[in-house]
Amino acid sequence: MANNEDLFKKIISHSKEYGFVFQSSEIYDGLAAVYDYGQYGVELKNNIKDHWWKAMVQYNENIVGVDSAIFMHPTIWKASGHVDAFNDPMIDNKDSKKRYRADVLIEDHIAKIEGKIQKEVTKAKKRFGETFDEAQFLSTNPRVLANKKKIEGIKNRLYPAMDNNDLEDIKLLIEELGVVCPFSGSKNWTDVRQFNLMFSTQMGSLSDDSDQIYLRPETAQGIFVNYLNIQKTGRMKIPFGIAQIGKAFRNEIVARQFIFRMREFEQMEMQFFVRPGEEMKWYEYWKEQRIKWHLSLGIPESKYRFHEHDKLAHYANAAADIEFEFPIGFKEIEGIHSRTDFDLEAHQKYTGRKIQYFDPEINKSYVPYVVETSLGLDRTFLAIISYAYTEERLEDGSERVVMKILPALAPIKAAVLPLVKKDGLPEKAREIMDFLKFDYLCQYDEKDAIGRRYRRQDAIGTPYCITIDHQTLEDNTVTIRERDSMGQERIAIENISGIISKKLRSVK
RNA sequence: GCGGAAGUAGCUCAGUGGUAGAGCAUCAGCUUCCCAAGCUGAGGGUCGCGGGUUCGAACCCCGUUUUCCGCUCCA
Repeated sequence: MANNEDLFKKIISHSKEYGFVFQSSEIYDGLAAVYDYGQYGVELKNNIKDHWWKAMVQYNENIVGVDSAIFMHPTIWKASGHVDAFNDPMIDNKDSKKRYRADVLIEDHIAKIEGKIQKEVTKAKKRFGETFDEAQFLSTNPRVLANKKKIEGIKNRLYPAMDNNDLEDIKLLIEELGVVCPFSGSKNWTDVRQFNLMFSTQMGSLSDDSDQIYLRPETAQGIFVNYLNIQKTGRMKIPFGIAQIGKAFRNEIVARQFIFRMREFEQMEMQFFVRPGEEMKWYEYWKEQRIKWHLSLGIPESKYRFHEHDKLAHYANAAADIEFEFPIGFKEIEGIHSRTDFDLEAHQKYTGRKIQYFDPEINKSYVPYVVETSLGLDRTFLAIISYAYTEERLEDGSERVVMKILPALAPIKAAVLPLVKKDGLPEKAREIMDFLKFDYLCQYDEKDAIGRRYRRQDAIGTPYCITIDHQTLEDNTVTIRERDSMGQERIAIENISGIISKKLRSVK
């Protein structure tokens, strides 16, 4: 475990040192849980996106893409359940360090008082036996009435306070009631705080409540609200899917572990619309398809596992995660959820518009069911660099750090290196660079000994190095050096591009 | 969010009250060598930030911010 923590730190250092990932706003001391992608990071990230987009949109005739805006109508987040389900007042007990929903603490207190009333009833029942009239007892017994009044009073404070977001009064109420922490038994509470995981901002010049809009906490809703547009204009027939890559924002209470959990992150999502009743078939289908995609990244199966959810989110009737074994352990990288008709049904209700599909095969209209695949791009990035980071001891006793990134995903595909910086070798190398750069992202380097230049390319995961030597000037051949094996082959200049193309494809 | 630890050059770190350092990396030149660590030279740091104590603070104190670890939370 200590070793793995160490490895994780090394990966973070390497990411920074070689221009993959930087802390956001670093020269201003940084911004918590926000990161920037550097010159090589952005290439790798773009390659991952491209690889996913092809696998989803290009290779599946019934999946199309969309790019929806980050700003969306605020009511969408009411319909999706994000406003209500994740807008709770929280309070911490300073002694036990436990966090509670403040309203639940008060509700529990009410339940306690109700328990007292129930006790009185049980006692009275014993005393009066057959002749006991419960309704009369409840409406006349002074102790019961006092407790009822107490409950009434609490509710009259709690509910308006909840509605008005009056956090101070909720805190006051907890103090006045003498609510204690079930763990520590203490009344040492923090202030009540609202943890809404959605970021909000104002649209328009007036900043009253009606103008408040949110930064989307997931990209999925951008797909759902475009369902009708795309289904109609794309003449899509069920089953079909809509894919999207885009940023999402969550104001995480605890956001940590490098780019694993960020406040601003990127999702690659596909919502697949199916006939109700067939969702489990497609759920299984997409689980299989998605794990295949992960394996196509050149990472072995042992690094992945499925985790089926027991506790389902408010919208799902089946859900599984694909987990990857990061240096920090197995963690979720992708979710495959059967979302039922929850989202489309909700948008139908909130907009009053019919969001349905007429299925000519069964001659029926219905709200489609949805199977979602939702992949974290940043987590995929982290998985790839975690797996790729390799420290090797070579035969001569020296060490090298190699990023064994799948060549198709590597930031730089080839480096063009003149063996020495004289005898016309740089000029020849420039010539090669000038045509190769139209086919791939290449890098030219003539500084330092050839071995050192190879190591530099290893550190950023460049799969191929083209070396121009004295023989090149005689017969127009170069050597191509492969990153992982360090083996070299002599090939003709005119074949370089074709050979690299072939290599990039063959290892996919 | 709570508790603990840390923040000095791009990286890894030394320096514990008295003129900011090393190795590696970077850049220029020499060397021309197919797998780092040859030679010469150069650049780069308001010691995370702010305040305080002191004749004097990288060092002591307070606050703050960022990172890491544990707890907590996670659509």
